[in-house]
Amino acid sequence: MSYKFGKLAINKSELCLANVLQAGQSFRWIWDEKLNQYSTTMKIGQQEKYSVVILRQDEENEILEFVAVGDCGNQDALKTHLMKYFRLDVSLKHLFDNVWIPSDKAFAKLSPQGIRILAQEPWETLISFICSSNNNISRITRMCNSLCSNFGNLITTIDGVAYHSFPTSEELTSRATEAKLRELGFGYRAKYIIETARKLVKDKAEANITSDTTYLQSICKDAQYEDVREHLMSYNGVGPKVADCVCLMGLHMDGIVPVDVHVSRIAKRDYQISANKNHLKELRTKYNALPISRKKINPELDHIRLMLFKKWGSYAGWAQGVLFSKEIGGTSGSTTTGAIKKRKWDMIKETEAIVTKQMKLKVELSDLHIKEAKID
DNA sequence: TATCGACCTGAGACC
DNA sequence: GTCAACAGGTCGATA
Repeated sequence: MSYKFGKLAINKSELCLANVLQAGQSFRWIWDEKLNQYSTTMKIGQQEKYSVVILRQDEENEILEFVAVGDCGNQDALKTHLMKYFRLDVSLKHLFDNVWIPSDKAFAKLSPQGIRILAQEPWETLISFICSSNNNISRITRMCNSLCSNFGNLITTIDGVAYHSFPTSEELTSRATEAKLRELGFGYRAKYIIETARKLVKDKAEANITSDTTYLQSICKDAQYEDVREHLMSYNGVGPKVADCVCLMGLHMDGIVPVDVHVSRIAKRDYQISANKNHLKELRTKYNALPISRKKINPELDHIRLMLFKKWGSYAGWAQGVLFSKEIGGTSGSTTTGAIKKRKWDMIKETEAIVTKQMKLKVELSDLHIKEAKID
């Protein structure tokens, strides 16, 4: 099927699809090897309904091509949406030249490789990163796709691949159970997902808000970062790392550095950051009034987050993204040029095939039950 | 309040 | 075919 793509001029050093869509920020973009294009479902602008969005990058002419399938209307609306999604208001070149290189020698050896932080939907970000604990990218991707195909709504089918919405908190609480999620391979995260969805439904009702997006955005209103993180950590399965990922990628808090084992290693090895007794004492005092933070936050890692913010400034989260890609390059399949190895379309098709088979089995089983009931 | 083991699963390294 | 001082954490029991 051929579509009429819109076009957006963008230098590859400012945006590299391979480096941002499959490098562990977002887990629902599918890469089609043959057509060299990416697709996913997303809500465009303020719309509540999902559309299938297809992207491809004409690297020679430095053009991003985009189309929303089934959405006959507004290419301009999609263009505006994508500019926000990719945060194209932020210039990586400017950050390198004027912010990071002057304050950090490590950046002088690097160049922008189109690695930027996405502005993702906060609910999807929350659930995706709950899935990320103790896990690897390919399995998180499979889990997110499994959530959509099992509990989301069918949007459309293109070339034999079914595209679904990401299930809302209500859809998850009404359609999924911990047992079902465990059956689908979520392991111990099954409980976290169900409990988080239930709490969000309750929180929204109390705030008289219907949309997951609107609710999670509302907790930032007139709130300090520490309070937003405290709120996010009130959900089961959400610790400081996951909360910080939601702040950075779902709630546009560009200065937040999620500290995991890799960032912690970078901080100690390359910046000799380590907390002394006074630092730790100060942080414990700081979180005295926040019961969840007091319980869940590791002061040593929090010290690293603060020191990196001090070093890199208000876009510290973006700087972390750049160094992180470089750090894990060798272990997560990136190439020497910094491009993250793309995952195969085949894998998604395989997931689809499994889901279709499961659905077929369910239909057969229910037919069998009907027959048995008739015999009875 | 600090520490530490348990938790699901499977890609990928190794033989 | 097997296996793990895995892998982008979090929770809860214990001392």
